[in-house]
Amino acid sequence: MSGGPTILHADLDAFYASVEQLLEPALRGRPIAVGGSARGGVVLAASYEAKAFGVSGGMPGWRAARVCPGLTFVRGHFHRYQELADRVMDILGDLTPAIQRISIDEAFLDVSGSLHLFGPPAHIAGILRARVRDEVGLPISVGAARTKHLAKIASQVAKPDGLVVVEPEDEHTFLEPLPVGLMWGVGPVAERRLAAYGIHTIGDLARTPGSAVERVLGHAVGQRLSALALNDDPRRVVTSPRARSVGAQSALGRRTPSPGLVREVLGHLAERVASRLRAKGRAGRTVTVRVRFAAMRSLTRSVTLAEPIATTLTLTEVAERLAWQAIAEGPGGEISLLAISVANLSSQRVVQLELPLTPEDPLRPGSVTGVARLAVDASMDAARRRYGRDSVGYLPATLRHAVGPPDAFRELAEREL
DNA sequence: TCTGGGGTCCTAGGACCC
DNA sequence: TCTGGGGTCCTAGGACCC
Repeated sequence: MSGGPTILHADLDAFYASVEQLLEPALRGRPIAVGGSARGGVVLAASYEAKAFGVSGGMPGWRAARVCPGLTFVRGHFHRYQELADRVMDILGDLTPAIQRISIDEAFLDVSGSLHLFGPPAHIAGILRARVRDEVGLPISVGAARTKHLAKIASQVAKPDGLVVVEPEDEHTFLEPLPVGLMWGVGPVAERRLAAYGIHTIGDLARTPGSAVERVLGHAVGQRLSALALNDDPRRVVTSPRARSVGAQSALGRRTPSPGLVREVLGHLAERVASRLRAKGRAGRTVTVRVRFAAMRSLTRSVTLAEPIATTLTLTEVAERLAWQAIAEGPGGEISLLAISVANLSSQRVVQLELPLTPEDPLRPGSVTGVARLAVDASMDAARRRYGRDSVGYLPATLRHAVGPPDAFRELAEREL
């Protein structure tokens, strides 16, 4: 281990929006929003010109149009995002093999083993930024420091299109005046709670006894944040672990929960989730369904099965039972979202799924029903591989394209199983 | 004019076991 | 007789991140 700022955090600036401006020069220098429209939907990403007006990701389109009158809404080129981000990651991989990709557009790098090849961290960061700009055409900000937490904060401070290197002797002065909201793990709720105690900066937090912070934020969060504020961050750069859950959800607008609607939507979601599981040879025991009602109030219901499942129809049936439980116990009225998640994952060889156990129970993966269902799934998976994801499915064609953002966007957010 | 979709981790109570 | 304590799993909810 080196004592220098050998951890880099590289973060593409306003990634989706920057890609759109790269692809369409007429959009450069202008406030744009990817996704949504002035009439509805949500903004997925905003260019820096739009952010200057207060537009941000997750904001409803109508509000974005109001705060930024000159805003241009563009449809996303979702397949290009993955391709361009992968090219950036390849460049990072040329600088060190020790990369931890956090999401489509950001990654940690440990360059301690690359110093003899490329020079000091600041120089490596310079190479990184220049290559991404020259070879891909995108702006990327980099923070370099001795720990991941510091590097991540440094990259946020460096934005847009900048580089901040925190030398070990400057760490305290660097952290002291920054707002607590910049820390990883401090969201709106924690920020508000801390503010109520007069804690606004990371320096304030560092001066507050750990026991007091734990009382305000709870044991785990308080302990972690206290340590980070005191600049104690032992985390290493590691290759990303396997996913612990797989899920899918669909916003519905406002719909009366009829049996037909619930079955159709859950069938669609179950198919997305189960086919991803099967593609990776995984299965899960715990099924969770979330139902959102009016006013964003939601209920979850879950069940843990005796055996892991990865079959579309079985998952649909389990999810239906849970959804009706939640609907029955909810506030009544219309529903606005359905979600399925499968956790407690294990690796599942197909041959195990086909072992006959108790033929009468379709929840048993090896049952006669289970084998038949697995065969149906296998042929659907094959057709999908050949003809594309939308070529076959349980969902009626009338509903398939009616709700939500394009599937290409969903795929971007999927984690490696 | 009303809010997307993919995840991780923590807490707290209860069941159950030894 | 009237009661300990630890560990693990399950369920529901919630904060947070990209």
